[in-house]
Amino acid sequence: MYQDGLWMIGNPSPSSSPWSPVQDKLFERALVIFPEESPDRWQKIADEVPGKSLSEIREHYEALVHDVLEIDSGRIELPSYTDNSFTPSRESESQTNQISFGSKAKLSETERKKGTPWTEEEHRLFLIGLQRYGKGDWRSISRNAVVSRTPTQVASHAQKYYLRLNSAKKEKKRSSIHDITTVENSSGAAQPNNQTWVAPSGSPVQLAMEPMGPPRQFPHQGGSSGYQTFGFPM
DNA sequence: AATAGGGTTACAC
DNA sequence: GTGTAACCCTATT
Repeated sequence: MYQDGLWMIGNPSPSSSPWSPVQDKLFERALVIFPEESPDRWQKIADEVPGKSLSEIREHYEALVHDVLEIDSGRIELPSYTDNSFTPSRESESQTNQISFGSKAKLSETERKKGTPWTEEEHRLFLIGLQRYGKGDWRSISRNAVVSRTPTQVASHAQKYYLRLNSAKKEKKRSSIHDITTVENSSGAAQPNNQTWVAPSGSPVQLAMEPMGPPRQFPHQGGSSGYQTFGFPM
C-alpha cells in the first residue's frame, strides 16, 4: 500500500513546477503552524499549499533537511548571498553588503551596526533549526542550523518572525467572518510580498490556531563550552 | 513625506 | 543566559 519509497528517487518530478515564492512562504508558514505533534502534519501542510501534492511537500522538506545537513556537515560553505528571488519591481541596490571578513571594519562604539537582512536561505535554515531544536534553543540553532548568525541575531529574528505571525494570525482572526469575504483579487497586485493569502474555496482547515505553544524543548547540549566564538576575527 | 518592515542594541528577569 | 522593549535604519507607498 505504500507507494512512497522512490517518489523522489528516479522520479525527478512529473508534475512539479518550481516552487514559487508564495508557495514556499505558505509552506514555511504551515511548517511552523503545524509542528511535529500533528498527526497529519504533511497532509495539512499540503492542504495549505495549493498546487502541491503531499509528495511535493515531503520532497521539498527532504531537500531542505538535506541542505541543512550538508551545511551542518561542513561540506558546503553557505550561501549565496545573491538570492534575490523576488523583488521584481525595483532593484534596490542601495544595500551595501559589507560581509567582508578579513577587513577590520572598525565599528565605532556609538555606531549602530548596519543590519544585514536575512536571506531566504538563512530563514529556511532558521525554520528547520526551529523544528529540530525547538524554540528557545537559539544557541543550538545558531550553531547547527544558521551558522552565519549569532544566537542573539537568531533570537531577534525569531522574535520578529513570531511577532509577524501573531499579527497576521490576529488580523485574520480579528474579523473572522467579516474578513472571509476578502476574496477580492482583481487588483492584480498579488505577487511577492503579498500577505493576503486567500483560502481556496471550501478550505476545511480554518486554522486550529494554537500557537503551537511550547513544542519541544529538549534541554540538551548543556555543555557550555563557550562556543560564543563565531569565527569572526574582527 | 509618512508608514511599515526588519535588525541591532540595551535592559530586565 | 534568555526574553522583551526601545531605537534606528531601510524600503515601500
